[in-house]
Amino acid sequence: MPVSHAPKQNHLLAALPVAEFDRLADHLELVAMPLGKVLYESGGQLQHVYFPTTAIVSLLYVLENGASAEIAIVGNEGILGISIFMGGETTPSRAVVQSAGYGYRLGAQYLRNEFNRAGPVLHLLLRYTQALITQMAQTAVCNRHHSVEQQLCRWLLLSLDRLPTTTLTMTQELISNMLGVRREGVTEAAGHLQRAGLIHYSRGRIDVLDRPGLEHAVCECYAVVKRESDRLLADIGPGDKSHMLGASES
Amino acid sequence: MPVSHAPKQNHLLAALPVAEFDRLADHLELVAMPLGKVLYESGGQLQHVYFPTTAIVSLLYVLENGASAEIAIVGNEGILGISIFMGGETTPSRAVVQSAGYGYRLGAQYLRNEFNRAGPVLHLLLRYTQALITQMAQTAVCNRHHSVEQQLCRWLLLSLDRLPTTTLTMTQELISNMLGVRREGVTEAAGHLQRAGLIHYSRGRIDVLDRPGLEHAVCECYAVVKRESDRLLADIGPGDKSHMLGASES
DNA sequence: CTGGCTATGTTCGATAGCGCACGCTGGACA
DNA sequence: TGTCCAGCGTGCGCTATCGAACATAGCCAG
Repeated sequence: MPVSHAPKQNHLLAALPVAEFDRLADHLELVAMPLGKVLYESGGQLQHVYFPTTAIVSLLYVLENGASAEIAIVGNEGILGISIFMGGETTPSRAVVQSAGYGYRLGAQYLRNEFNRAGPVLHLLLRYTQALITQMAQTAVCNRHHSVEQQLCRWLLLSLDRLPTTTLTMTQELISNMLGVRREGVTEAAGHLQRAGLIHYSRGRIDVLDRPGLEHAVCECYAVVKRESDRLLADIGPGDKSHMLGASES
Repeated sequence: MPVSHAPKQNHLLAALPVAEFDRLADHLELVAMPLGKVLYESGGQLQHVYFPTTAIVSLLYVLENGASAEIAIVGNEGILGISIFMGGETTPSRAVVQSAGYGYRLGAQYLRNEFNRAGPVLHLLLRYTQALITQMAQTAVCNRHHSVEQQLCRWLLLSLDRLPTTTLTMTQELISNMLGVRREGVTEAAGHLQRAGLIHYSRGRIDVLDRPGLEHAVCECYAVVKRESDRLLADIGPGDKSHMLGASES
């Protein structure tokens, strides 16, 4: 594997003060996150938190009849397993790797110990959680009011923001599971975007050709989430948001 | 008014240990929460947190075109203004009183001070926040996959759980705004429930006649949220040690 | 080169919810 | 007692999405 790995590829870890980072560093464990890997299951006991670096993970809620919907996307800007420090130990959600890559994991107890110091780690994690809540809430509204095509744009942009390239490895079938719609609905929406020259796709590979065009086609939900995440996490250190929408906001 | 008011009608306040409660009690201020009152607006600076006692408040996300959707309901089991302690100061949501009543408010700084002690108040609030996250996420899935009638049942039950009676004062028009659907859709669903003998309604007043029947008609989302809230907040109470986060974890 | 699998394209009827328009009614209020 | 109107009922056409079935096309293994 020619790629180099470093915990600080994760923005939260990168934002930690030296003392806090050093206390955790020895316990961070690089783990591969292959496509489809389930980091935790609905209701299961969480043993670790995960800091993705190059992977992207979806938080899914699965209904009894098997239908599902993605409620949030977590990449190198975030952490998985917030219920470990929020106090619940488990959540009713499922975390599935949506884009293969790597990340670091940390034993639950190490994170709890650090969290209980009530220092920078606590405040950083709570701010991130606040951003995550915004993403979930906006997803709820988007599910209610916006079209499949708009939601596809939102999903593409949210994923793109968490990748170093403009290529997503993702079949339409998988996307449909994330969005909680039919595969055919994704085919139709993606076909429309392709005819408009915004993307090109072929057999599980999607290239974004015209990001500004996508940002024009997306519903407001993307910008709301993006703006709120930036606001909440702007002052946390070396996070790269050069490609960001609305960078001159506020 | 003949009704007596006490802060401990709010479950979170009631769950505080004596020392913590006493520190806050002098700063708690009884406030009326009339129907339609906006406790905070999207993006506005929050000056207080609110602990409802008899009122019920809806958290709404409002889109640019005026469409809206409720993402959570908060009553005497909870608190409004979590972004004050989560660190964001504001949120993109709007809080509207859905059922008139009373509550106590507390200056943001008093809550922050208490929160920063990193004691029972912090852990109690975080557990509640975790329950709130579950409610939001389940709402997102419900918006995607379930019918208006199922969602109406969920909404009725969630409201009922936060009221001392089985009567809701609420027009179908208002409910439609909460659920993010048309008024006619609510009329149709409510008519169906009434013909089934589960509820009776008339001009802004809804009586629940058969709660078990409603629980049978509702989608799973209600039970998921309820179970998770009970689990997260079951062991709260004076003198309990749930604030020793994972202290004796195996 | 060929079979077989996976990903995508397409069609068709069914349905839920939308947007709109209009009608009815009970109760508040003059 | 009469008026008004908020709250509710209902009908109509429309669209997005669903559910299911089937057709094509790229790609890999043998």
